[in-house]
Amino acid sequence: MASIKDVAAEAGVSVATVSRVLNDHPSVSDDARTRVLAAVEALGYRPNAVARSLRTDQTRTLGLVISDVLNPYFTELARSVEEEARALGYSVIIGNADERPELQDHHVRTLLDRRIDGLLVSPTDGGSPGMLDAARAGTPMVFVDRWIPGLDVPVVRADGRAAIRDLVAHLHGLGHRRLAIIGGPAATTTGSERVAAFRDALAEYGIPLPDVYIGQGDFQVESGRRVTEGFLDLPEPPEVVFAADNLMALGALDAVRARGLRVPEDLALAAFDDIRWFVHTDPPITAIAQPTGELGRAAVRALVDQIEGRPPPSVTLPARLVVRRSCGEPGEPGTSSSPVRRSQS
Amino acid sequence: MASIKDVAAEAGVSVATVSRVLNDHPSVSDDARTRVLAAVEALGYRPNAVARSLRTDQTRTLGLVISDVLNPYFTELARSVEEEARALGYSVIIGNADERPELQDHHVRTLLDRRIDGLLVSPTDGGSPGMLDAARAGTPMVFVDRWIPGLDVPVVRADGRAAIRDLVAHLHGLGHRRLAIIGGPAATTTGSERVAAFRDALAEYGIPLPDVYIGQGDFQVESGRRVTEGFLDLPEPPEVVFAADNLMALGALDAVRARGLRVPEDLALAAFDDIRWFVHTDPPITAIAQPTGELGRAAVRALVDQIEGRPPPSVTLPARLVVRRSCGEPGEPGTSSSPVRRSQS
DNA sequence: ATCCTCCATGTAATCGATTCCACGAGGAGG
DNA sequence: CCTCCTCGTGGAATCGATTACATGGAGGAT
Repeated sequence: MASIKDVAAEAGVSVATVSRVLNDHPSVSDDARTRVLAAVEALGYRPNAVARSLRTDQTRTLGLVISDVLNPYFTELARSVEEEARALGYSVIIGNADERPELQDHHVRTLLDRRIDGLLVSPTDGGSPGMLDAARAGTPMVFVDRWIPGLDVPVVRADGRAAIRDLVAHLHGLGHRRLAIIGGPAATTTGSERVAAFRDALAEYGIPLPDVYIGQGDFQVESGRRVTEGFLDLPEPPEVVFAADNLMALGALDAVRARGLRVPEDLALAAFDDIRWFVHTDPPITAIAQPTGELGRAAVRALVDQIEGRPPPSVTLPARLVVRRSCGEPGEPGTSSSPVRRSQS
Repeated sequence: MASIKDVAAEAGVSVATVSRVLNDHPSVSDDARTRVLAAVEALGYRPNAVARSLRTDQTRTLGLVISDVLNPYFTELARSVEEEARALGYSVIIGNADERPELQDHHVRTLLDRRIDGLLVSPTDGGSPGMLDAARAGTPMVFVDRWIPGLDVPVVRADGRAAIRDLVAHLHGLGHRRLAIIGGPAATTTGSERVAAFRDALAEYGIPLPDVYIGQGDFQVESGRRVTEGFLDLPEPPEVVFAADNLMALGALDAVRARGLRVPEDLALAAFDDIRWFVHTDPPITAIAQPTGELGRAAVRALVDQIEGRPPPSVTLPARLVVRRSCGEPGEPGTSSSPVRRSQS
């Protein structure tokens, strides 16, 4: 592969001049410029990004460490991150942690070894050693979606509290009184926060959230299934299950179907994270939608601000409730096909 | 950030010795080794991958250019690729082409500039200039899923022909005679091949595939919807629609629902590419499953073979039919709720 | 005791860029 | 006509690693 030396030889100038042309430095004669450009064309020369990075100490690359690529929420996030980064002249390298702390650490370390300019993380656990070191060492870093309390790192996320209040209002309006939640891992902020917000919202209606109605999931389909089965086995099962992410909601749906029960008649269902597939399930699932694309873009902007020496903002965007049919129909008494359960509340 | 020089100084040896310890070269005294290791530990030293790559002319990085990250098929592929690559000591950089040739070209170019060791591509179009150049220049390269005919590049893919024959047999057995297909872009191999295989399979039953039953999609949800609406508007609409990818199948499902029709009673539906969500739709969708994970792993192995100088194999794995309920029930006359259409065949 | 071999180590070149510094030519001003 | 500036250019250092080659000392064979 042709190097800058070959171009210099071909154009009959020094490597310094070639470099100047390539970085359009002002003091280059038109004559030299055209000869260099011709040589570049003739040789099909492309600058070696590795060499350039070594010299300039910047890679124009961002690292993105997400918790689970198979989760549509994160792939959408990844897409918007790449898009915005590209617009700002950066590339993105994605690391998939698969919700496993040691894999997260592997990726953080690998990315740092490659001397990425900045790191975008949605931390899987309470903070792996590698990540904490990086944060303390001053590596430009921004948390997206989830974060680690106590670190001086900007956070870009959605605030779901208002939307959760709306959801509870919606559920209460439909007559539901026994509400359960499938939470995420306690080590993640999104895992614990959503449960707290749900409890607070219920409290406003004087509805308690007993421990048996708090399921412990791990943001994966299987855990949603398992927890829901537990709920259904309860002497007094809940009327509604609210899953703290979309995959667990699908697991819940599956568990309900497996018993030959129906949503929403036998058990209503709602989810955090709206994804396009929820429109196509039966019934369409009521969900809380995050402004995922905007989140990704804001995170990139914050990170690039930090990299380029501007003060990076923390950003919190509102999530919003999207009502579909999985909790019952608003107009009619809705859950009319199972009047027994409903009437007792 | 500490460099190898700092480590050398701290340990009281030369940089050469440090490098030898790090690459566990045999001739280093135990004494020197322990001192170096201690210094590495004390300084939190991590080798600079950029500098190493420049010197060794290898990055131990693979590029993966896929057509659409939002398509679950490709995210699953990406996951298995990263997994296998990691096992073999390589990292992966993903480029999302979003089914746009110019974006594909951008990513190929960027990846090549970074001097990745090899390229895994699922080409969006007939081959962008950058990719063709790379292939001809001898960059280690492997095509996954889709490929470009006429290039001497190994291809790792699934052969769906047998599965499509099974599907047609299944449909024929259920009494369906008017079968339509939503194909992908003609520029992609998977776009045209699946249509051809479908036509061949139909021919075995003496069933023609008229042009009006061949829809032109682009592997996106919206095109599935559009084409299906066209089918439904036909004077004699098909009894079955076979979508050449999962997103178009969802679009089709959507179009059917929007008219208040039912699957499979009013229109049966099948898809190429099985994804986990198909189990959760109503009805669960009959699909042709590719061995996606195995495909990704085989592709990585072929690419690494090529990189490390071994002859890379082309691999073709069989796809298989997964029967669910979207085409009617096997046991009963199945589509009994619309006996009219069925009886006329 | 002498010589050869082998091992541990250091010196320095190298990868492909960027960039500081020096230098010569040419124009402007005195 | 001399001086000073500006401009275009090239030489060479540099980034952080790897590695060929040189060197010196220890130990074994004769």
